[in-house]
Amino acid sequence: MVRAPCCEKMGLKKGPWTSEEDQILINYIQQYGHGNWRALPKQAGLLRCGKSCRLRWINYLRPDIKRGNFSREEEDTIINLHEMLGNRWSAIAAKLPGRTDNEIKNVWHTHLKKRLKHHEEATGPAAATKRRSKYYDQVAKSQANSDSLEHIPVSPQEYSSDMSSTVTIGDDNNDNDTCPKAESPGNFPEVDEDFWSEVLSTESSGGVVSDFSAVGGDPHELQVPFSPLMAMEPVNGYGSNMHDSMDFWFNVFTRAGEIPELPDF
DNA sequence: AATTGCTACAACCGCTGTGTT
DNA sequence: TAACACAGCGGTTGTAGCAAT
Repeated sequence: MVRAPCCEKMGLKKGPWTSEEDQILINYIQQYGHGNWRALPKQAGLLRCGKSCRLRWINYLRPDIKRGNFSREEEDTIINLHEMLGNRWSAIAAKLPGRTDNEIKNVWHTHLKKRLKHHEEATGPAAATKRRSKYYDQVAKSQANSDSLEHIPVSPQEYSSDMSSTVTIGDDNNDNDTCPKAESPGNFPEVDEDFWSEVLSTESSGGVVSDFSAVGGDPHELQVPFSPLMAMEPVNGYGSNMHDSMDFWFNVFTRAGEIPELPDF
C-alpha cells in the first residue's frame, strides 16, 4: 500500500476561497455532512484538498462560529488559559464557544501578547508567575479546607482582577504570601535525575505513578499541590515540551490523588 | 497621490496521534 | 506488529487593508 500524497498538487486550487466555493462547501456539508474530508472536495466538485476544505469549514463557514471582535472578558479568559495551558490553542478554544483555535491564535499574536507585555512592564516581570502561583495556591487552600473545588476561582476576573494585591517574591511582610516556594526556584525541592526519568519511563510505558517512594520521593516533598506547573518544568531538561506535558503531569498527580482536577472553565 | 510600513487574519505546511487494515 | 490513511494541531506565511509619511 502506497500512501497518497496529502494534497494532489496538480490542478488543485490554493489561496483565498471565493464565495462560490464557500457556497458549494456549505451546501455539500449541509446535505451530506463531512464524514471524509479527503473525499469531500471531489464529491462536492471543489478543486481543493480535503485539508483546505476542513480548515475553511471549521474556521470560517461553520454555522456556530461567533464573528466579530473579542470581548474584554474573552481576552482575559484567553490570557489566563494561556498561562495554564500554553500554546494549546484548541484546548483554549474549547473553553470559548464559537471561537476557533486559529482565531484565538491570531488574537494572541496580534493583540494579547502585546497587552500582556505592557501589563507586565507596568506590574513587574513576575506578574504572570505570581498570578499563576496565586491560582494554584487557591486550589491548594480549597482542597485543604473542603476537599472541593467550590472556592477555586473559575472565572478570569476572579483571579486576575486583583493582581495588584498579589504577592511579591521574597516579600516577607506580605501576609498573603502563602506560596513563596512555588515562585522561588531556589526553594524548589531538589529532585534528582532518577526521579524524573523514572516517572517518564513509568508513564510512557503505560503505567501510572502512584507510589512516589518508589521513584525517589514523597509527592508532598515536591509541593505538587502548590505548583504542578513548576513541577513540570524540570521535565524540559529531558527533552519534553512543557506545555505538551500538561496532561501528562495532571494525569500523574491527580491519579496519585495529590491535587484536584483543574476546574472546568 | 504615491509610497512605505504595519497590522490583522485567512490559509497553508509539516508534524503528530489515532484508528484501521 | 507494521504500515498506512486520515483528522487534527500548532507554527508560519501571504496578503489585503489601513495609517503614516
